Amino acid sequence: MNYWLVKSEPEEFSISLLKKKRTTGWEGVRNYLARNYMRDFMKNGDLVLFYHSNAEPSGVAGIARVSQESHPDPSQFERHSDYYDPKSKRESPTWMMVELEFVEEFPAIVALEVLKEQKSLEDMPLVKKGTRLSVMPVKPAEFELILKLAKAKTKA
DNA sequence: GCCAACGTTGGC
DNA sequence: GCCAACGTTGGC
Repeated sequence: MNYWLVKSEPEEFSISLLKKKRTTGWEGVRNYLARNYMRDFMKNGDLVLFYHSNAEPSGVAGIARVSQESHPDPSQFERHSDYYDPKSKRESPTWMMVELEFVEEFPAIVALEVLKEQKSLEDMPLVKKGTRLSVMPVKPAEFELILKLAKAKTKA
């Protein structure tokens, strides 16, 4: 099993909304590297850290799970969608997505500030300056540490 | 195929 | 709301 992190602006789509909806198609990813991770490497059952960006505070808000592997993102063909891509053809769609299901909402956000303090997380693209990747792989040790930080916060 | 201009991301 | 850093586009 692999671990991942996806970013979302909570005003757009938050962990609480995922909790309410239970599952969602992870549509709207329009970056090739992020697409490739979804298309080629995200497998059913993989666990996904759900990160709130542009938030107060920004940080990891919970966990989701891959519930359906790569398939074409329908929004690329929807003329009125923000994610419409006129260059993409139905016979050979440019953009792929996975489906995510809700697993857990952390009692408190594990803030970016806290993640940055962790020496062992310094290799994560998330904490690197200038990285805007919205879907990224996470190492098992990184995943476990973030989970531990989420639990530590609960006790405080 | 270079690279300037542009649009977007996302922390602050 | 600002703006640095980045990815993409398009003229040449």
